[in-house]
Amino acid sequence: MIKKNKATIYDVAEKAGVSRQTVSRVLNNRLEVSEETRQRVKEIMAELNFQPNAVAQSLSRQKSFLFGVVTSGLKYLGPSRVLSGITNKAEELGYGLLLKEVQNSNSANIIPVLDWFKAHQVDGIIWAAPEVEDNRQWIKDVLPMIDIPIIFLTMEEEENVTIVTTDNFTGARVAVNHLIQKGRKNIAHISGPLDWWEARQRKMGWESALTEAGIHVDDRMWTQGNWSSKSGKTAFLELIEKYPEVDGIFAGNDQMALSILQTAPEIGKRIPQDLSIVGFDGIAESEFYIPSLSTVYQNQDELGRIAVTELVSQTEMKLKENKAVEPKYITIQPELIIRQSS
Amino acid sequence: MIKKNKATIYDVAEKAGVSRQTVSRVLNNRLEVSEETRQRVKEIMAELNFQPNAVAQSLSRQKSFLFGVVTSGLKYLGPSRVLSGITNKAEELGYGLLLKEVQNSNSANIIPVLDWFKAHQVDGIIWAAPEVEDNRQWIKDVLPMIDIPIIFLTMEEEENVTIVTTDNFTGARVAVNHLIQKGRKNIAHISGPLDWWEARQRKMGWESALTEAGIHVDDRMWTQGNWSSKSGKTAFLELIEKYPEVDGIFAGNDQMALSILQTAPEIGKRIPQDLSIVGFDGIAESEFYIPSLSTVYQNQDELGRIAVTELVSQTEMKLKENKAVEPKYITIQPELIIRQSS
DNA sequence: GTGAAAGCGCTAACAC
DNA sequence: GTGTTAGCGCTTTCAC
Repeated sequence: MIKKNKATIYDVAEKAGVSRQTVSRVLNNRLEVSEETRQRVKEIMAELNFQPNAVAQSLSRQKSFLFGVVTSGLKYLGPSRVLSGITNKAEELGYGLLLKEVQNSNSANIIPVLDWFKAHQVDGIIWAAPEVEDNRQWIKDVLPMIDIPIIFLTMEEEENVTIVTTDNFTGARVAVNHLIQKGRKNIAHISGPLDWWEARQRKMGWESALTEAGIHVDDRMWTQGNWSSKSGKTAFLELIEKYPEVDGIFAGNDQMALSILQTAPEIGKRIPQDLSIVGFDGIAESEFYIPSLSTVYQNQDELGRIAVTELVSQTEMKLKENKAVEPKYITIQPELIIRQSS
Repeated sequence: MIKKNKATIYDVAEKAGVSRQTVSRVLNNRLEVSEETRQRVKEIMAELNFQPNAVAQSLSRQKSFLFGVVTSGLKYLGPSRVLSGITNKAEELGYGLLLKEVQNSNSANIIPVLDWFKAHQVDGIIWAAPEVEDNRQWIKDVLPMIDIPIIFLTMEEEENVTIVTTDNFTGARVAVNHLIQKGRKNIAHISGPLDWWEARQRKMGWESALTEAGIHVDDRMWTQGNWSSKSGKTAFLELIEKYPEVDGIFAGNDQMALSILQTAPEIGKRIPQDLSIVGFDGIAESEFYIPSLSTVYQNQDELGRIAVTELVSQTEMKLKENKAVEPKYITIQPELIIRQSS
């Protein structure tokens, strides 16, 4: 229960006629307390509405049961789904979360975030901000200097670093192969911003699938958006201009695919007859687009949950055996959902 | 900079040949330190990569510069936009965030969350989980017992409680009046789940506007969804069944509106000729639906930002003058965006 | 201007 | 089983 005037372990000890240590033992469910004493202390605790002070515990234990989470672009669907998975799994496993959102992750604004987490004694860090630009560099620079376990999400494999990510490359290949199977001959791509690793992976998957099918890839066949529907529209119009024979598009995400569905009929292209579309992400709404959108579903909730599970095992490993866990590269396979747009 | 072996205030003091107090003074930018000493201490700090331990500071100061944030349904767009506003403004004002996501907020799982926040010495709490069911009751029960400032989001006005919310009622009225002006005679509503306060407000706004226009409202004229597109489709089909003469729909949110846009043509209703649609929320994608969706835009980012601003002012008020701020009911007006669907 | 002492609330290590 | 003694790292009196 919540109370204004906070009782401390000291008050409980005094009222129960035991030492503070004994109270602490009861608090931590240690065995070496007689059942009788334990009961009495517990009663007094209830009576005084005693609540242990977590800050004092953290300081004393040198362990906070808190993880730091770095996110970015929370106003978009993807990052928040990941965060949702993180919050749920962390709750399950008894950890709290300290949250920071960063705008863009260049080394300059990363250091303060890590320092802040460290000052707050977090037991581990989940880096859930996407890899953009020079991410790689700071990892190499900074990581060796920090002694807190970190898990990275959505990032290229890297030595000595644990990473959890969707397999964007394979996901893209599956999408494009599907279009090929549907008999499409001129399959274009509208990529996300290419300073994002995910965007690059999906583009590479598209290229890979085409090349494998003996189709030559050149720069007429793709344009770049910034994930938003608005940018998708612009990118689509640009694409049509320079690659008019296009009859299939693999879009970097569902939002950009959406604007293709809207714009194509306006310029006389029927979907899927004249133009087949496949998106990426598998957001819930994509089923209700017109026509319903084929897409590559990635389970971002699961991504977050795995990250937490992994982090917990790393922190406990570190605590118990005082040895680091060997880093892992964990990959989740996305899943093609075929609907009317292809 | 991040370093493994953490230097303490004690190490700095020793190396600088001063007392720990003096180091603490430099740390807190107190004036009563000679410029010379200050410089020397600062140099040593840099040299040792000294980073103050925030946990120790919190314990000692009895102030953490941390806010607790309770959210719900993070995997949906609305809550994460609000959270985004919160993170950004908190960062700006120098506060960190402790995040908890709750599934549903009945008294049973609320108390532990509040207790947890309190144990962690948060300076204030933002309750960003929507009002569902018996929310009201626990507020009355629990609030008087807690001495930490709390701001609630999206909730009915309540004595002695500070609340920040979109004016859902007025927003709904504006939407429905727009449909009336467009000459629609049979304006229906697909509501969100009515245990949500927001859903009730929007439904009441719809009723109010119709009643004011002299149109009788009865139960044939509305059905209920659960915010998802899928539920919107079901609710729409049900509505068409019992209210076939419908020629305008105000949907409880954009996702549910989306599935109407998809389903209506399938049953021979053209939009907007036979059926005008207005949604609620104004999500970015709604502009790219087919046809583009008229909607009531609410600025959820701003909602979060205001909540933080308000909370900071309350905590500082409490600290300095030791008197509570008078509670406010802050309302943000949403904005009608007219597009092709109406 | 600077330092010594006490304390924030709790836990770990060692006694008995 | 239980208590004593030291801290965890920092800030806040109150001296000087």
